[in-house]
Amino acid sequence: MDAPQKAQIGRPRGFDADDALEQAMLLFWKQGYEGASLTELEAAMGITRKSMYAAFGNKEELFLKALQRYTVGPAAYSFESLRQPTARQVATMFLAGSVRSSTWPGGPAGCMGVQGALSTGEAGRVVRDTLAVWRDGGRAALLDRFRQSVDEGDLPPTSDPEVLARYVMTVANGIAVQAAGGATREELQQVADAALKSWPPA
Amino acid sequence: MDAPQKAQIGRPRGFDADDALEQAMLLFWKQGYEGASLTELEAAMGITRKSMYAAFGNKEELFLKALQRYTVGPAAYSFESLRQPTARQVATMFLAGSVRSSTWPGGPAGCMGVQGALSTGEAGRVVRDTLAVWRDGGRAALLDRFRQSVDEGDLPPTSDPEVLARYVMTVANGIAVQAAGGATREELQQVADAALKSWPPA
DNA sequence: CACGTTCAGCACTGATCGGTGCCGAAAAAG
DNA sequence: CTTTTTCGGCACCGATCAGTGCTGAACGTG
Repeated sequence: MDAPQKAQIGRPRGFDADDALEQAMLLFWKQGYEGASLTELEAAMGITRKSMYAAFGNKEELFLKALQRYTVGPAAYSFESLRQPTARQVATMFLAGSVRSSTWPGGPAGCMGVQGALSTGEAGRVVRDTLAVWRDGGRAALLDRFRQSVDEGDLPPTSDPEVLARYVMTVANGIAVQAAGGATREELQQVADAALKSWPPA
Repeated sequence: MDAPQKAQIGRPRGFDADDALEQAMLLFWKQGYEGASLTELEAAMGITRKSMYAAFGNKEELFLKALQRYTVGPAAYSFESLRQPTARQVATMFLAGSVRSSTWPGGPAGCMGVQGALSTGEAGRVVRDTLAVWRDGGRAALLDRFRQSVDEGDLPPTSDPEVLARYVMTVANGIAVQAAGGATREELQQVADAALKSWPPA
């Protein structure tokens, strides 16, 4: 996308765009889209407002780029979990990753995809809808994976991949809310374990 | 508290305070604390800004009063569920109530206690913290009830009421997030059913 | 009647919102 | 060199934010 293919005429950028985006992500994660002001963002990113606009567009685009970074960073556990050999292991790793990411020491509690913009006024409609699509994409990925497990036999043919996928996603969303409210990693891992007690046997 | 005990000198209030508070609750529920502006609130409540301040204080107090109304209204299922005779029935009714309230036709999707202010800037700190306490109060109430069930024998002595209470609350929170993203009542009731599949036998 | 309160409405405050314009300087490419 | 781009900084934009002051009338009580 933004590969350094251009000839780069002119003064080069004086800050690390990835670093700045990381800081923006952390602030959006902690305070939400509406709760993070441009003034706070430029302080966190360590650059001026002009540089921010030149590099990332406007606040909405900045959030969406921060979300991309969140997806391949703190939320990367979701993709890794899909590569597990059985549905049970997928679900186990997905929830464990959700717990770990939501309670990362020193990082914001919870999930950016949940609390970034769960409900907003009209000004945040695009971001809110984008996050809803983002979350549903995770559910759809689990669904595909669980369908594969039914085909391969590590989920019984009587099981319903639709329900299982939404169930796992619902527990993960709940874990994010709990973490945002101060629940600890140990407490939430116990919840994740409890949630998998009824997983269909192979 | 606000019983009509005062002699009521002067012109009587020209609007129904309960009605107005109901409309404020619905807007906060739909758009969150930061996302609902005073201009939108006065339009929804059908009163002027002056009357709103005279009757409810400021925006923060208005939200907290709307939360009280939410608690005894759309969230009343939580108290009703606690009166069920067994822990299993408590959990079943709690989750079913969460599903119904989060997907009420014509009402805002989700749970005001979750999306009202899950993460905010500094301006919403009080409201955000209050909601976290509110949610944890629900968990604590479930915990007390499940401890009672262990004593009474409808939960096995080996079960952990702490984990069970947080598990039920986590699933309810996840249901709220799912509903906010557009999940239907039927889909979420299936999730609630799945969540209870592993409930400890009496 | 007078008194006290609320009415509707509108202008208004200071602050902050997201977003721009302009500046001269600095640093790269050609 | 010139050209091009970004730099830091700061004033500034119109709009909106939460919250207030003021007005004159309406409507109750004693």
